[in-house]
Amino acid sequence: MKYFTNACPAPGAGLILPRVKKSGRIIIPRKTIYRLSIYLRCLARLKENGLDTVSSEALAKAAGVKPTQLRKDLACFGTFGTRGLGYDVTELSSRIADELGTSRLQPVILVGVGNLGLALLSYRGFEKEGFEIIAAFDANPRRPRNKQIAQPILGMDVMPKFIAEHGVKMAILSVPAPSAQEVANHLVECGVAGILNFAPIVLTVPEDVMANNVNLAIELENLSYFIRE
Amino acid sequence: MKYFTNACPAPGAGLILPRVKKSGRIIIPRKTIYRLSIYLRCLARLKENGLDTVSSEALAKAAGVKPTQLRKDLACFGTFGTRGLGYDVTELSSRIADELGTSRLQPVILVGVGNLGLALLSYRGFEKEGFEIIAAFDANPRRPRNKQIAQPILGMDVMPKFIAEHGVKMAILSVPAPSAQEVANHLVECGVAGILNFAPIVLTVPEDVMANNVNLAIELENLSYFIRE
DNA sequence: AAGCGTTTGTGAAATATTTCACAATATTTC
DNA sequence: GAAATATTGTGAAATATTTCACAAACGCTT
Repeated sequence: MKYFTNACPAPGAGLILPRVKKSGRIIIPRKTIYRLSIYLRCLARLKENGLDTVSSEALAKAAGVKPTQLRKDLACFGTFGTRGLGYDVTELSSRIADELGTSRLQPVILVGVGNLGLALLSYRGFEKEGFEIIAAFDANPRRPRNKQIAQPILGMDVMPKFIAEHGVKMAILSVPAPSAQEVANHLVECGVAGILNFAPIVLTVPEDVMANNVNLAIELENLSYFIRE
Repeated sequence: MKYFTNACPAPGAGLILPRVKKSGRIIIPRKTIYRLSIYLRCLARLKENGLDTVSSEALAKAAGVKPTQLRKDLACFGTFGTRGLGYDVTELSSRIADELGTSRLQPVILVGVGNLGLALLSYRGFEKEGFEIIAAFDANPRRPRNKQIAQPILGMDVMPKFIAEHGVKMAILSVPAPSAQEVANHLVECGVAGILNFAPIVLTVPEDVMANNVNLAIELENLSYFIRE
């Protein structure tokens, strides 16, 4: 049986991989964390289809990896399978969700309400995944006409207060490249610990802050390399 | 000097890494390809700032990697530096662009004009990176009110003809998850060789087709893991 | 044109990740 | 309840990637 697929995760996930250092906890490789998210989504689909248990072979196939890799990934934080049978779908889901820290709803803010920022605001895909964009900020906070945006769009000046009051730990950064580093610094000062960066620059952040980059142009460029004949 | 940064590339980039098999050409690791894209963007910024030459140390710092890694990456496809001086910014840019296949403009189509698809259509960031979304397709191709979309929005039925006529090799897939695999199959049949998939499922595609995934929820989930205290 | 200071390019070492192979252990069948 | 079947968990091997260390090569200065 072949498990090969050309599918690969989103763009940035493989570039710079600082070691995962969690004081007192077992180190889980960065790539494993990404795969855990994928397993979680596959498990959700299996549950919808009424399956109670799943083997590593079946789940691995759904996730596009090899069964041994799946088992090694899970071994990083416990053993929950039943030999001869497989994994309990519900139990495995909740253990992975616990491990990822997504078992509770995370408030997220968005900074930079331009073209892309606006699109992300109106995108409803986050909610059912445990995240909610609760507000947006922009240097020029005018509400766009003709758009059904549920979230308030606020000025940058009220951002520190808002972050503190709502305990915001994660931000989506969709400002233009030239101001991205400056805004990121501002976010870090306010206590934000995770930044999802859409600006096409390499952010420099303190060691205890995590910045993930999503760069659509780089994704396309990557494709264009592989499709050359 | 420290080069450490928590910045990392977009989500999917590191999960499943099939070996790069290019008949007759030297194998370049997938991660190297991603970094080449980053170097290219850093070089563009350096050129804007009027620099003619750059050392591996300076460029690596800008890209958030170590100098040795940058040199090893470049060594995959030639030697262009001048010892004691560094690299010629313009020459290195064009060599990398050649290698990535972005020296010429690539026509791209978008399939699935929902919330996210619409956002990507109105996003102007691709053009200056060598890509142009020349048309969009949707099962229900109505033109959105109140939106300045330059591209035609066409029905799925005319897609095969369009792809053939315009020599389209790359597609952005932003349809809902349940229909993503089916549409992907359709694209592959039409001759599309590279798919940038925004649907939250693992696409199965033939070996000679490349599918890169961008999953914003997974990116957020990844952040949430690292910011747990 | 010789010497000095810099910076590349690269073999080798170190590290990380994936895959293999199989023992251990459960379920199912008869 | 014993045998057959299935599937996990994991040490070890294989593979891949990153980093080191340094020789080679160039520009610049005098």
